Amino acid sequence: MTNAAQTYHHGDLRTALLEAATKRVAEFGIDSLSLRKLAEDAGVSRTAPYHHFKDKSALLSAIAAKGFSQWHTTAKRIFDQHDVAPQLRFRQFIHEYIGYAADNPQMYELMFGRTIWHDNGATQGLKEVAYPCFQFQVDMTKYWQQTGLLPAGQDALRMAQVTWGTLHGIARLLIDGIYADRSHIDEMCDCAADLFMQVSKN
Amino acid sequence: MTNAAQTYHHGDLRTALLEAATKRVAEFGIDSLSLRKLAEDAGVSRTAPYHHFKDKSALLSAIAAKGFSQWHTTAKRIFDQHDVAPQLRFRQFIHEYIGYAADNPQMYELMFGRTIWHDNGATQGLKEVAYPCFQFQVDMTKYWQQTGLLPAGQDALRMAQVTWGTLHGIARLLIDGIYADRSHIDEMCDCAADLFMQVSKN
DNA sequence: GTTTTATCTTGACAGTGTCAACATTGCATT
DNA sequence: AATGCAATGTTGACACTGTCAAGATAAAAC
Repeated sequence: MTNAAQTYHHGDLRTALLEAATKRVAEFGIDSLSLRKLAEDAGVSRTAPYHHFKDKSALLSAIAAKGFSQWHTTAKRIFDQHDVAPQLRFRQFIHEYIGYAADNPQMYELMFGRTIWHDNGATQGLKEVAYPCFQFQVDMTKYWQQTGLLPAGQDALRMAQVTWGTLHGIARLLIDGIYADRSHIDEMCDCAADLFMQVSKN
Repeated sequence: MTNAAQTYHHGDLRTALLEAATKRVAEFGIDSLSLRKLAEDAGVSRTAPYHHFKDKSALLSAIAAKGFSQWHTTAKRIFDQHDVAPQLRFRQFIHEYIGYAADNPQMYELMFGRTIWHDNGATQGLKEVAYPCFQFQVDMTKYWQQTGLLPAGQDALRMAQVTWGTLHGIARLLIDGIYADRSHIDEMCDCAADLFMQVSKN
Protein backbone atom coordinates (compact mmCIF):
# COMPACT_ATOMS: atom_id res chain seq x y z
CA MET A 1 0.00 0.00 0.00
CA THR A 2 2.64 2.53 1.00
CA ASN A 3 5.51 2.52 -1.39
CA ALA A 4 6.30 6.18 -1.99
CA ALA A 5 9.39 7.21 -0.04
CA GLN A 6 12.71 8.40 -1.27
CA THR A 7 12.11 8.51 -5.02
CA TYR A 8 11.85 11.99 -6.49
CA HIS A 9 8.80 11.04 -8.50
CA HIS A 10 5.95 9.63 -6.51
CA GLY A 11 4.72 7.31 -9.18
CA ASP A 12 0.99 7.72 -8.84
CA LEU A 13 0.44 10.85 -6.86
CA ARG A 14 -2.84 11.69 -8.48
CA THR A 15 -4.68 8.62 -7.30
CA ALA A 16 -2.90 8.69 -3.97
CA LEU A 17 -4.13 12.23 -3.36
CA LEU A 18 -7.58 11.42 -4.60
CA GLU A 19 -7.94 8.44 -2.30
CA ALA A 20 -6.55 10.18 0.73
CA ALA A 21 -8.72 13.21 0.08
CA THR A 22 -11.82 11.08 -0.36
CA LYS A 23 -11.17 9.32 2.89
CA ARG A 24 -10.50 12.55 4.71
CA VAL A 25 -13.63 14.22 3.37
CA ALA A 26 -15.79 11.24 4.26
CA GLU A 27 -14.46 11.20 7.78
CA PHE A 28 -13.91 14.81 8.72
CA GLY A 29 -15.84 16.83 6.17
CA ILE A 30 -15.10 19.10 3.28
CA ASP A 31 -13.84 22.00 5.34
CA SER A 32 -11.20 19.87 6.97
CA LEU A 33 -9.48 19.28 3.67
CA SER A 34 -6.21 21.13 3.29
CA LEU A 35 -4.06 20.73 0.23
CA ARG A 36 -0.94 21.31 2.27
CA LYS A 37 -1.76 18.67 4.84
CA LEU A 38 -2.77 16.31 2.09
CA ALA A 39 0.56 16.80 0.36
CA GLU A 40 2.44 16.30 3.58
CA ASP A 41 0.60 13.09 4.34
CA ALA A 42 1.48 11.85 0.88
CA GLY A 43 5.10 12.60 1.60
CA VAL A 44 5.32 15.28 -1.02
CA SER A 45 5.81 19.03 -1.07
CA ARG A 46 3.04 21.59 -0.69
CA THR A 47 2.69 22.49 -4.34
CA ALA A 48 3.06 19.08 -5.88
CA PRO A 49 -0.73 18.53 -6.05
CA TYR A 50 -0.99 21.44 -8.45
CA HIS A 51 0.55 19.33 -11.16
CA HIS A 52 -2.42 17.00 -10.93
CA PHE A 53 -5.28 19.28 -10.01
CA LYS A 54 -5.71 22.85 -11.21
CA ASP A 55 -6.74 23.95 -7.75
CA LYS A 56 -8.52 22.79 -4.65
CA SER A 57 -11.90 23.01 -6.33
CA ALA A 58 -10.73 20.68 -9.07
CA LEU A 59 -9.70 18.10 -6.50
CA LEU A 60 -13.08 18.35 -4.81
CA SER A 61 -14.74 17.99 -8.19
CA ALA A 62 -12.79 14.82 -8.81
CA ILE A 63 -13.91 13.39 -5.49
CA ALA A 64 -17.51 14.27 -6.24
CA ALA A 65 -17.24 12.69 -9.66
CA LYS A 66 -16.36 9.38 -8.06
CA GLY A 67 -19.39 9.75 -5.82
CA PHE A 68 -21.67 10.39 -8.76
CA SER A 69 -20.59 7.38 -10.76
CA GLN A 70 -20.89 5.28 -7.64
CA TRP A 71 -24.40 6.50 -6.92
CA HIS A 72 -25.42 6.19 -10.56
CA THR A 73 -24.47 2.52 -10.41
CA THR A 74 -26.52 1.98 -7.28
CA ALA A 75 -29.52 3.77 -8.74
CA LYS A 76 -29.40 1.68 -11.89
CA ARG A 77 -29.11 -1.51 -9.89
CA ILE A 78 -32.29 -0.73 -8.00
CA PHE A 79 -34.19 0.50 -10.98
CA ASP A 80 -33.27 -2.45 -13.16
CA GLN A 81 -34.82 -5.07 -10.90
CA HIS A 82 -37.55 -5.82 -13.39
CA ASP A 83 -38.81 -8.75 -11.34
CA VAL A 84 -39.74 -6.44 -8.48
CA ALA A 85 -43.04 -4.58 -8.66
CA PRO A 86 -42.69 -0.90 -9.62
CA GLN A 87 -44.29 0.30 -6.39
CA LEU A 88 -41.79 -1.64 -4.35
CA ARG A 89 -38.90 -0.49 -6.48
CA PHE A 90 -40.03 3.09 -6.16
CA ARG A 91 -40.24 2.79 -2.43
CA GLN A 92 -36.93 1.02 -2.30
CA PHE A 93 -35.33 3.73 -4.39
CA ILE A 94 -36.46 6.39 -1.95
CA HIS A 95 -35.10 4.46 0.98
CA GLU A 96 -31.81 3.86 -0.80
CA TYR A 97 -31.48 7.50 -1.78
CA ILE A 98 -32.02 8.82 1.71
CA GLY A 99 -29.96 5.99 3.08
CA TYR A 100 -27.04 6.84 0.84
CA ALA A 101 -27.23 10.46 1.91
CA ALA A 102 -27.46 9.56 5.59
CA ASP A 103 -24.59 7.08 5.38
CA ASN A 104 -22.33 9.36 3.36
CA PRO A 105 -23.30 12.81 4.53
CA GLN A 106 -20.03 14.51 3.68
CA MET A 107 -19.91 13.00 0.22
CA TYR A 108 -23.53 13.92 -0.38
CA GLU A 109 -22.86 17.44 0.79
CA LEU A 110 -19.97 17.66 -1.62
CA MET A 111 -21.87 16.21 -4.56
CA PHE A 112 -25.01 18.26 -4.18
CA GLY A 113 -23.81 21.27 -2.24
CA ARG A 114 -22.85 24.65 -3.50
CA THR A 115 -19.13 24.20 -2.94
CA ILE A 116 -18.36 22.77 -6.34
CA TRP A 117 -21.37 24.01 -8.29
CA HIS A 118 -21.52 27.70 -7.50
CA ASP A 119 -19.99 30.22 -9.90
CA ASN A 120 -19.92 27.56 -12.59
CA GLY A 121 -16.97 26.07 -10.76
CA ALA A 122 -17.74 22.51 -11.83
CA THR A 123 -15.08 20.76 -13.84
CA GLN A 124 -15.90 19.45 -17.27
CA GLY A 125 -15.09 15.99 -15.99
CA LEU A 126 -17.54 16.39 -13.15
CA LYS A 127 -20.32 17.54 -15.43
CA GLU A 128 -19.80 14.55 -17.68
CA VAL A 129 -20.49 12.20 -14.78
CA ALA A 130 -23.10 14.25 -12.96
CA TYR A 131 -25.38 15.21 -15.81
CA PRO A 132 -26.18 11.64 -16.87
CA CYS A 133 -26.93 11.03 -13.22
CA PHE A 134 -29.46 13.86 -13.28
CA GLN A 135 -30.85 12.63 -16.56
CA PHE A 136 -31.36 9.19 -15.10
CA GLN A 137 -33.59 10.76 -12.48
CA VAL A 138 -35.76 12.17 -15.27
CA ASP A 139 -35.84 8.87 -17.11
CA MET A 140 -36.97 7.05 -14.00
CA THR A 141 -39.66 9.64 -13.43
CA LYS A 142 -40.94 9.15 -16.93
CA TYR A 143 -41.12 5.43 -16.34
CA TRP A 144 -43.01 5.90 -13.09
CA GLN A 145 -45.44 8.17 -14.83
CA GLN A 146 -45.99 5.61 -17.57
CA THR A 147 -46.70 2.87 -15.06
CA GLY A 148 -49.25 5.14 -13.42
CA LEU A 149 -47.30 5.45 -10.23
CA LEU A 150 -46.95 9.17 -10.60
CA PRO A 151 -49.46 11.54 -12.19
CA ALA A 152 -49.00 11.40 -15.94
CA GLY A 153 -50.49 14.83 -16.59
CA GLN A 154 -47.43 16.69 -15.43
CA ASP A 155 -44.38 17.44 -17.50
CA ALA A 156 -41.76 14.79 -16.82
CA LEU A 157 -38.92 17.22 -16.21
CA ARG A 158 -41.00 19.28 -13.82
CA MET A 159 -42.10 16.14 -12.07
CA ALA A 160 -38.55 14.89 -11.78
CA GLN A 161 -37.48 18.20 -10.30
CA VAL A 162 -40.18 17.97 -7.66
CA THR A 163 -39.67 14.32 -6.76
CA TRP A 164 -35.93 14.64 -6.70
CA GLY A 165 -36.29 17.91 -4.89
CA THR A 166 -38.21 16.14 -2.17
CA LEU A 167 -35.57 13.50 -1.70
CA HIS A 168 -32.87 16.11 -1.86
CA GLY A 169 -34.64 18.27 0.67
CA ILE A 170 -35.20 15.47 3.13
CA ALA A 171 -31.60 14.42 2.73
CA ARG A 172 -30.39 17.93 3.44
CA LEU A 173 -32.62 18.41 6.44
CA LEU A 174 -31.24 15.16 7.78
CA ILE A 175 -27.61 15.88 7.03
CA ASP A 176 -27.64 19.43 8.27
CA GLY A 177 -29.52 18.25 11.34
CA ILE A 178 -32.03 21.00 10.93
CA TYR A 179 -35.15 19.43 12.17
CA ALA A 180 -35.16 15.83 11.10
CA ASP A 181 -33.17 13.19 12.86
CA ARG A 182 -31.91 9.81 11.80
CA SER A 183 -34.21 7.79 14.00
CA HIS A 184 -37.20 8.50 11.76
CA ILE A 185 -35.64 8.00 8.37
CA ASP A 186 -37.78 5.06 7.35
CA GLU A 187 -41.01 6.68 8.40
CA MET A 188 -40.14 9.81 6.49
CA CYS A 189 -39.33 7.81 3.40
CA ASP A 190 -42.60 5.93 3.57
CA CYS A 191 -44.48 9.14 4.14
CA ALA A 192 -42.93 10.61 1.01
CA ALA A 193 -43.61 7.46 -0.98
CA ASP A 194 -47.25 7.42 0.06
CA LEU A 195 -47.63 11.05 -0.82
CA PHE A 196 -46.18 10.59 -4.26
CA MET A 197 -48.15 7.47 -5.04
CA GLN A 198 -51.31 9.12 -3.84
CA VAL A 199 -52.06 6.34 -1.43
CA SER A 200 -54.31 7.73 1.25
CA LYS A 201 -53.81 5.64 4.31
CA ASN A 202 -56.88 6.73 6.25
CA MET B 1 -25.83 56.90 8.88
CA THR B 2 -22.06 57.13 9.00
CA ASN B 3 -20.91 58.79 12.14
CA ALA B 4 -17.99 56.64 13.31
CA ALA B 5 -14.70 58.39 12.66
CA GLN B 6 -12.14 59.65 15.05
CA THR B 7 -13.73 58.68 18.35
CA TYR B 8 -12.05 55.80 20.10
CA HIS B 9 -15.36 54.12 20.75
CA HIS B 10 -17.46 53.48 17.73
CA GLY B 11 -20.79 53.91 19.42
CA ASP B 12 -22.80 51.16 17.85
CA LEU B 13 -20.33 48.82 16.29
CA ARG B 14 -22.45 45.74 16.75
CA THR B 15 -25.30 46.86 14.56
CA ALA B 16 -22.93 48.50 12.12
CA LEU B 17 -21.09 45.22 11.66
CA LEU B 18 -24.29 43.25 11.47
CA GLU B 19 -25.75 45.47 8.78
CA ALA B 20 -22.60 45.61 6.72
CA ALA B 21 -22.16 41.86 7.00
CA THR B 22 -25.75 41.19 6.01
CA LYS B 23 -25.38 43.39 2.97
CA ARG B 24 -22.11 41.78 2.00
CA VAL B 25 -23.45 38.24 2.39
CA ALA B 26 -26.55 39.03 0.36
CA GLU B 27 -24.48 40.48 -2.43
CA PHE B 28 -21.32 38.41 -2.57
CA GLY B 29 -22.07 35.28 -0.59
CA ILE B 30 -21.08 33.75 2.69
CA ASP B 31 -17.58 32.83 1.66
CA SER B 32 -16.75 36.40 0.75
CA LEU B 33 -17.24 37.52 4.32
CA SER B 34 -14.01 38.38 6.10
CA LEU B 35 -14.00 39.71 9.62
CA ARG B 36 -10.87 41.70 8.91
CA LYS B 37 -12.30 43.42 5.85
CA LEU B 38 -15.52 44.03 7.69
CA ALA B 39 -13.67 45.70 10.53
CA GLU B 40 -11.65 47.79 8.14
CA ASP B 41 -14.76 48.96 6.32
CA ALA B 42 -16.26 49.95 9.65
CA GLY B 43 -13.15 51.98 10.36
CA VAL B 44 -12.12 49.83 13.24
CA SER B 45 -9.26 47.46 14.01
CA ARG B 46 -9.15 43.76 13.11
CA THR B 47 -10.06 42.41 16.48
CA ALA B 48 -12.71 44.89 17.51
CA PRO B 49 -15.55 42.66 16.25
CA TYR B 50 -14.57 40.05 18.82
CA HIS B 51 -15.98 42.24 21.55
CA HIS B 52 -19.41 41.90 19.96
CA PHE B 53 -19.35 38.43 18.46
CA LYS B 54 -17.64 35.42 19.95
CA ASP B 55 -16.31 34.41 16.55
CA LYS B 56 -17.14 34.48 12.89
CA SER B 57 -19.75 31.77 13.28
CA ALA B 58 -21.57 33.83 15.88
CA LEU B 59 -21.76 36.75 13.49
CA LEU B 60 -23.16 34.51 10.78
CA SER B 61 -25.68 33.13 13.24
CA ALA B 62 -26.81 36.65 14.04
CA ILE B 63 -27.33 37.39 10.37
CA ALA B 64 -29.28 34.18 9.92
CA ALA B 65 -31.42 34.99 12.94
CA LYS B 66 -32.53 38.18 11.27
CA GLY B 67 -33.43 36.19 8.20
CA PHE B 68 -35.48 33.73 10.21
CA SER B 69 -37.57 36.32 12.00
CA GLN B 70 -38.09 38.08 8.69
CA TRP B 71 -39.24 34.90 6.97
CA HIS B 72 -41.39 33.90 9.91
CA THR B 73 -43.25 37.19 9.57
CA THR B 74 -43.80 36.63 5.87
CA ALA B 75 -45.02 33.08 6.43
CA LYS B 76 -47.48 34.18 9.06
CA ARG B 77 -48.77 36.98 6.86
CA ILE B 78 -49.61 34.52 4.10
CA PHE B 79 -51.03 31.89 6.37
CA ASP B 80 -53.25 34.33 8.26
CA GLN B 81 -55.21 35.47 5.24
CA HIS B 82 -58.36 33.76 6.45
CA ASP B 83 -60.44 35.30 3.68
CA VAL B 84 -58.43 33.43 1.07
CA ALA B 85 -59.35 29.82 0.32
CA PRO B 86 -56.95 27.27 1.87
CA GLN B 87 -56.01 25.81 -1.50
CA LEU B 88 -55.01 29.21 -2.76
CA ARG B 89 -53.13 30.06 0.39
CA PHE B 90 -51.29 26.77 0.23
CA ARG B 91 -50.31 27.39 -3.34
CA GLN B 92 -49.37 30.94 -2.54
CA PHE B 93 -47.24 29.78 0.35
CA ILE B 94 -45.28 27.47 -1.91
CA HIS B 95 -44.67 30.22 -4.42
CA GLU B 96 -43.61 32.62 -1.70
CA TYR B 97 -41.28 30.10 -0.13
CA ILE B 98 -39.48 29.30 -3.34
CA GLY B 99 -39.61 32.95 -4.30
CA TYR B 100 -37.95 33.99 -1.09
CA ALA B 101 -35.22 31.43 -1.59
CA ALA B 102 -34.69 32.45 -5.20
CA ASP B 103 -34.62 36.15 -4.37
CA ASN B 104 -32.34 35.78 -1.37
CA PRO B 105 -30.18 32.83 -2.28
CA GLN B 106 -27.24 33.71 -0.09
CA MET B 107 -29.40 34.38 2.93
CA TYR B 108 -31.29 31.15 2.34
CA GLU B 109 -28.06 29.25 2.01
CA LEU B 110 -26.90 30.74 5.28
CA MET B 111 -30.15 30.04 7.12
CA PHE B 112 -30.60 26.48 5.97
CA GLY B 113 -27.09 25.45 5.04
CA ARG B 114 -24.61 23.49 7.05
CA THR B 115 -22.35 26.46 7.78
CA ILE B 116 -24.05 27.50 10.98
CA TRP B 117 -25.81 24.27 11.91
CA HIS B 118 -23.09 21.64 11.68
CA ASP B 119 -21.28 20.54 14.80
CA ASN B 120 -23.97 22.11 16.94
CA GLY B 121 -22.46 25.45 16.05
CA ALA B 122 -25.74 27.31 16.22
CA THR B 123 -25.96 30.09 18.77
CA GLN B 124 -28.60 29.95 21.44
CA GLY B 125 -29.99 33.18 20.03
CA LEU B 126 -30.28 31.63 16.61
CA LYS B 127 -32.08 28.58 17.90
CA GLU B 128 -34.60 30.73 19.71
CA VAL B 129 -35.61 32.36 16.47
CA ALA B 130 -35.25 29.39 14.16
CA TYR B 131 -37.06 26.71 16.12
CA PRO B 132 -40.37 28.56 16.29
CA CYS B 133 -39.99 29.01 12.57
CA PHE B 134 -39.70 25.24 12.14
CA GLN B 135 -42.60 24.70 14.51
CA PHE B 136 -44.74 27.01 12.46
CA GLN B 137 -44.18 24.75 9.50
CA VAL B 138 -45.57 21.85 11.50
CA ASP B 139 -48.56 23.89 12.68
CA MET B 140 -49.40 24.87 9.15
CA THR B 141 -49.14 21.28 8.04
CA LYS B 142 -51.56 20.23 10.76
CA TYR B 143 -54.00 22.86 9.58
CA TRP B 144 -53.73 21.71 5.99
CA GLN B 145 -54.36 18.17 7.06
CA GLN B 146 -57.42 19.23 9.02
CA THR B 147 -58.85 21.06 6.04
CA GLY B 148 -58.35 17.93 3.97
CA LEU B 149 -55.76 19.52 1.75
CA LEU B 150 -53.14 17.05 2.77
CA PRO B 151 -53.69 13.38 3.69
CA ALA B 152 -54.81 13.25 7.31
CA GLY B 153 -53.66 9.69 7.88
CA GLN B 154 -50.02 10.60 8.17
CA ASP B 155 -48.30 11.85 11.27
CA ALA B 156 -48.19 15.63 11.18
CA LEU B 157 -44.53 15.92 12.02
CA ARG B 158 -43.59 13.40 9.37
CA MET B 159 -45.81 15.16 6.89
CA ALA B 160 -44.28 18.50 7.72
CA GLN B 161 -40.82 17.09 7.21
CA VAL B 162 -41.77 15.80 3.79
CA THR B 163 -43.61 18.89 2.59
CA TRP B 164 -40.99 21.23 3.89
CA GLY B 165 -38.34 18.90 2.58
CA THR B 166 -39.82 19.25 -0.87
CA LEU B 167 -39.77 23.02 -0.75
CA HIS B 168 -36.31 22.99 0.74
CA GLY B 169 -35.06 20.60 -1.90
CA ILE B 170 -36.48 22.58 -4.79
CA ALA B 171 -35.02 25.73 -3.30
CA ARG B 172 -31.60 24.16 -3.00
CA LEU B 173 -31.64 22.73 -6.49
CA LEU B 174 -32.50 26.19 -7.73
CA ILE B 175 -29.97 28.04 -5.66
CA ASP B 176 -27.12 25.67 -6.30
CA GLY B 177 -28.07 25.68 -9.96
CA ILE B 178 -27.93 21.94 -10.06
CA TYR B 179 -30.54 21.12 -12.56
CA ALA B 180 -33.36 23.51 -12.09
CA ASP B 181 -33.28 27.04 -13.40
CA ARG B 182 -35.17 30.16 -12.46
CA SER B 183 -37.23 30.34 -15.62
CA HIS B 184 -39.44 27.46 -14.50
CA ILE B 185 -39.99 28.40 -10.89
CA ASP B 186 -43.73 28.89 -11.15
CA GLU B 187 -44.30 25.67 -13.03
CA MET B 188 -42.28 23.74 -10.49
CA CYS B 189 -44.24 25.27 -7.64
CA ASP B 190 -47.54 24.42 -9.24
CA CYS B 191 -46.35 20.91 -9.96
CA ALA B 192 -45.46 20.46 -6.31
CA ALA B 193 -48.75 21.96 -5.17
CA ASP B 194 -50.73 19.65 -7.45
CA LEU B 195 -48.81 16.66 -6.23
CA PHE B 196 -49.42 17.49 -2.60
CA MET B 197 -53.08 18.26 -3.05
CA GLN B 198 -53.57 15.09 -5.05
CA VAL B 199 -55.09 16.90 -7.96
CA SER B 200 -54.60 14.76 -11.01
CA LYS B 201 -54.60 17.04 -13.99
CA ASN B 202 -55.12 14.44 -16.69
C1' DG C 1 -12.60 61.11 42.34
C1' DT C 2 -11.58 56.49 42.01
C1' DT C 3 -12.51 52.03 40.37
C1' DT C 4 -14.60 48.91 37.55
C1' DT C 5 -16.25 47.59 33.06
C1' DA C 6 -16.82 47.90 28.15
C1' DT C 7 -14.60 48.74 24.22
C1' DC C 8 -10.80 49.25 21.00
C1' DT C 9 -5.75 48.81 19.83
C1' DT C 10 -1.31 46.62 18.31
C1' DG C 11 1.44 42.44 18.06
C1' DA C 12 1.74 37.86 17.15
C1' DC C 13 0.83 33.04 15.67
C1' DA C 14 -0.55 29.37 12.94
C1' DG C 15 -2.83 28.39 9.33
C1' DT C 16 -4.56 28.64 4.24
C1' DG C 17 -4.40 28.56 -1.34
C1' DT C 18 -1.60 29.66 -4.96
C1' DC C 19 1.98 31.66 -8.05
C1' DA C 20 6.90 31.92 -9.87
C1' DA C 21 11.25 30.08 -10.51
C1' DC C 22 14.13 26.22 -10.32
C1' DA C 23 15.43 20.95 -9.95
C1' DT C 24 14.97 16.34 -11.21
C1' DT C 25 13.36 12.52 -13.68
C1' DG C 26 11.39 9.65 -17.43
C1' DC C 27 10.17 9.18 -22.26
C1' DA C 28 10.67 9.91 -27.04
C1' DT C 29 13.20 11.06 -30.90
C1' DT C 30 17.24 11.37 -33.26
C1' DA D 1 23.09 5.41 -26.61
C1' DA D 2 22.79 10.51 -26.41
C1' DT D 3 19.96 14.39 -26.28
C1' DG D 4 15.95 17.27 -25.57
C1' DC D 5 11.48 18.00 -24.03
C1' DA D 6 7.58 17.31 -21.09
C1' DA D 7 6.04 15.68 -16.77
C1' DT D 8 6.60 15.98 -12.16
C1' DG D 9 8.44 17.65 -7.71
C1' DT D 10 10.85 21.38 -4.81
C1' DT D 11 11.72 25.75 -2.28
C1' DG D 12 10.51 30.58 -1.63
C1' DA D 13 7.30 33.97 -1.36
C1' DC D 14 2.87 36.56 -1.12
C1' DA D 15 -1.42 37.81 0.46
C1' DC D 16 -4.77 36.41 2.79
C1' DT D 17 -7.52 34.30 6.88
C1' DG D 18 -9.39 33.67 12.11
C1' DT D 19 -8.13 34.29 16.64
C1' DC D 20 -5.55 34.87 21.05
C1' DA D 21 -2.89 37.82 24.56
C1' DA D 22 -1.68 42.04 26.55
C1' DG D 23 -2.11 46.72 26.91
C1' DA D 24 -4.61 51.49 26.00
C1' DT D 25 -8.61 54.35 26.35
C1' DA D 26 -13.10 55.90 27.36
C1' DA D 27 -17.39 55.54 29.68
C1' DA D 28 -20.09 54.18 33.55
C1' DA D 29 -20.61 53.04 38.40
C1' DC D 30 -19.61 53.73 42.89
